[in-house]
Amino acid sequence: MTFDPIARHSVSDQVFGRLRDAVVSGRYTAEEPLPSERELATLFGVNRHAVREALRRLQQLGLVRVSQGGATKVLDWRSTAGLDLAMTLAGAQDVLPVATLGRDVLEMRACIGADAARLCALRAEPAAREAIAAAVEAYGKAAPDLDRMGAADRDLWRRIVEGSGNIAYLLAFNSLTAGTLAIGSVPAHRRTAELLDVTAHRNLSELIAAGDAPGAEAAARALLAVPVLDEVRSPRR
Amino acid sequence: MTFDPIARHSVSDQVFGRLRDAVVSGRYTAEEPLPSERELATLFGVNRHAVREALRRLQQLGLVRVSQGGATKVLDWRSTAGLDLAMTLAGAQDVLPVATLGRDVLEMRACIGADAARLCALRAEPAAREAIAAAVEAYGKAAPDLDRMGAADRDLWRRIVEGSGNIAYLLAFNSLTAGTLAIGSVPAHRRTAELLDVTAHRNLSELIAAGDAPGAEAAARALLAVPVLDEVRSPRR
DNA sequence: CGGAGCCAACTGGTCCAACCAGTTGACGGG
DNA sequence: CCCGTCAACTGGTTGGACCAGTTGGCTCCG
Repeated sequence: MTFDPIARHSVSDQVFGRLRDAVVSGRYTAEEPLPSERELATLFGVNRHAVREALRRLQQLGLVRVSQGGATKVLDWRSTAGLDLAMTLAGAQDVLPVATLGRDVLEMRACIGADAARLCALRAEPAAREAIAAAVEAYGKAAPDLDRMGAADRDLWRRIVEGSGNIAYLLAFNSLTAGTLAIGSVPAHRRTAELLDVTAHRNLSELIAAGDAPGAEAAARALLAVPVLDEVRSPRR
Repeated sequence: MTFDPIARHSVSDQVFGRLRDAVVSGRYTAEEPLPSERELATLFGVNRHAVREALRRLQQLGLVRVSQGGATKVLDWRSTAGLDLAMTLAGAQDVLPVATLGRDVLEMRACIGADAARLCALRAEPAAREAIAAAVEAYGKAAPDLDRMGAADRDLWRRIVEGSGNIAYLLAFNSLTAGTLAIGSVPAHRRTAELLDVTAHRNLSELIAAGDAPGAEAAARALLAVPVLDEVRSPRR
């Protein structure tokens, strides 16, 4: 039995979480004004600065638009929020009016992973290719411990994405893997088959090392293919 | 001649920008502590609260890790920052130690656009398909005004991504198009050929309407292909 | 001399209170 | 009826005080 560190949420973190959930869940319609900072402060029973810090974060996520003198307006997050919004929605899936987020993340992972493998085979430096080979090696040695294999798998993919030389892919990879959401929280059994396939991973690494771009792309696509059998749903639904 | 609204940056915005540039440009190494909030406040000549708001935003971007009692540490943004970081790097490309960001964004756009078109052809609702057809229509009517065509093009792609039913793609699309960076700031001549190809757009729309997933994917991929001739560079380099 | 414990001096977190600076809308005079 | 004025909002900024957790040196005991 291991103990996870106790999560300590500061006041402004909690305010942020509440407001984020309220906005994402659709409690406010687009362009609807949020209560004033002073009002929110009294409602939550906290200081106005805490509310302000939370609002700044919401603003940066693209959930609200604040303007001096005028009220803070709620935005339509479907058209203004960035991918990092998914990062912050860790345990808040109850609120999200979207049941397919898990599947969506897997689809995006497959799409980007395949193209990253292609680009990596195309233009990775020799050092990067060696790093990938080493990562595959470590991955093989981690078997059959699923936790360690998962970590090694993430590490391997990170190196592939790095090897692609595409910063946007790298940042998107971070967005997808960060947060408890994303790949980590996907039911383990769905990824078991993928994780146990050491041979396929080794094959992918060799294709990249050989510079076979189409082959690497195909191998990555096969490895990351999203199962279509059961829907991915929040466990608490 | 049109006048753009004057950008008014609040104090905490400017502090945020300075600190973000400092971190992203590599002035601090990973795990290196940032000056204390009080120190930064005196350095910038602003109140501590403004510094705090800026730091919270940096924290959310994944650029720093703050912990009560301990110093605020700088993180390695290449492994912790999300895709939204690209959004905020609008005019700050001078600082970024990455010359390929423009190309990278285009590559990612092509990758996601193609898969979104595929999924859209696969599972979009009839209403969504009609919306796409209407968007193509509006796009055709916007010719030959490049600005209007660009806007109509973005609108069309938004509807395609929406039709794919993949929230992650939608958020990533927002991240890629938001900010002055991204597609908007790519030198116009690189996109002219793509924008003028009304026939290809119409073709893509029809493939989606017909539910031809492989065809739609191929058409989208051809339309969004990244030219390999010249490197995309920041204009000021 | 080595180690355990304490404590001062940091760090960030929160609060209060006041004032500045824009926006909005109602109200009154032309 | 229109237009300027102005009060009553909104967010933006400041100063200062105190709470809370971390860190590292320093003392004291073994």
